[in-house]
Amino acid sequence: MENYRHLLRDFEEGLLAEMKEKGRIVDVSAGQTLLQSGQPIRNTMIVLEGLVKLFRESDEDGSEFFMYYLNPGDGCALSLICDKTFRASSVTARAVTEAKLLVIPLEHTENWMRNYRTWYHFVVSTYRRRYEELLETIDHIAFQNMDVRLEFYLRRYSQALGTKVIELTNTQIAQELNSSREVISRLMKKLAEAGKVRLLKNGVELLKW
Amino acid sequence: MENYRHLLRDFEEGLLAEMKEKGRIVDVSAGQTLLQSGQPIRNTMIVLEGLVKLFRESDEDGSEFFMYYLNPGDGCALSLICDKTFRASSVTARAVTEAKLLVIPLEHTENWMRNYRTWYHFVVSTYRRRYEELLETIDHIAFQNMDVRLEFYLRRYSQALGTKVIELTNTQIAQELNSSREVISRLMKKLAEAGKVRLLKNGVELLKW
DNA sequence: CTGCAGAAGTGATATCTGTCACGTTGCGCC
DNA sequence: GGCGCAACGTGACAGATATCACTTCTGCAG
Repeated sequence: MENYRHLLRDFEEGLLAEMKEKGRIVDVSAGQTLLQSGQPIRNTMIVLEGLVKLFRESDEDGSEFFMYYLNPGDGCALSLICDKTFRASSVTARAVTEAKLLVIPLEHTENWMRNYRTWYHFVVSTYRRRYEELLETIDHIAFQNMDVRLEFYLRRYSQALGTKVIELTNTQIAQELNSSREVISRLMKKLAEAGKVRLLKNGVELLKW
Repeated sequence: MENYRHLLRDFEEGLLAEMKEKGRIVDVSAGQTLLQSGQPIRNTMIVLEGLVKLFRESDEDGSEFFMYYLNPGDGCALSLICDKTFRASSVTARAVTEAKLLVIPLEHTENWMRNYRTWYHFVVSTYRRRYEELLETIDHIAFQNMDVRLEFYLRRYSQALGTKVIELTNTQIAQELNSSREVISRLMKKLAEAGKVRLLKNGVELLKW
């Protein structure tokens, strides 16, 4: 855990010691599901390395809907606040890249909430940020057309991964936006014609974003 | 505040005393705006009587988007967690009916969070519930057509107000669903033909819901 | 009564996007 | 090389809904 002090720098010493004692570090490979929709939550987690995405799954068909990313240093809002009730999760978390997580059993976190001011602030600010992000997502679905949403999605992905090259198939993108491959294909063409992206094999490169 | 003990029954004695000391009861009239999008938050509030609705406003045009209701006993998630940073609010709260609120300055709530286990639980469960509700809203916008969304909206309104008669114009409903009056009008007609509602002057009555 | 305003009903039309059908491209593998 | 497969491109079409134009209804003020 010593390698990640910079990510955890806002936590006080006593809390860091407890984290080290009670938590464990887990390595996951790209594509692995960390939190399954409908499964109970027994742990919370903080991302140390890699990228994790959260998405909502539709009840009926298998279609999913992208919510937001967790970068190193980010905690999972839902599980942070899940508390000892071990409520079933309504979202799915999946590792986008290979990732390293600090996993902490939930029975400790309520005490931390009272005993460590820095933990309290972490939980509050995490929740608040995710809440805002959900609101932003709602804005987009409710008010924007697919072209705007696609650009927003690409920008967010690029920022989360810190790369201009996005290696996703149109099919994958379509799933996350709850659209269809053909629509994404056409919109990508428009973006390319506008000089905003360059189409690659199995991906796109963002130009001057 | 004595009249509202049943709403606050989950709070411990010491906390109730502090609430009485630090908070104040505010009466608002129907239609009054309690929390303006973009304004800083200095207080949190718990609804004691009446109904308050929260909605998101689009940046560009004035269109709004309904999020959820606060019933008596409910707290405002956003302001609960807003904490001493006094962050600007991204949503607007408005009294639907005449209402009575317990307003509490935010400088006290962080201490309560540590000192009163029942307050902690209140905040956590409030936040969690609202988060789930936002997710449900996303589901509806993303996956459902307007007819399903209208039925869902009517059901929620009816439950929140505890009445089968909904006194809203089609124009108002259209705004909250980010649709248009004509579309709501046509869908209402369908609902009426299906025997699910009875159309009234300036409203509808839900039949056997 | 008359006229007006707010609300609602309705047909025509446009746009966005989802879906279907089919063809193309690129790449690995036998 | 030839085959198969996955991704992609594209035209045609359909459905949902936003928008426009116009009418109708109802209650109210003058």
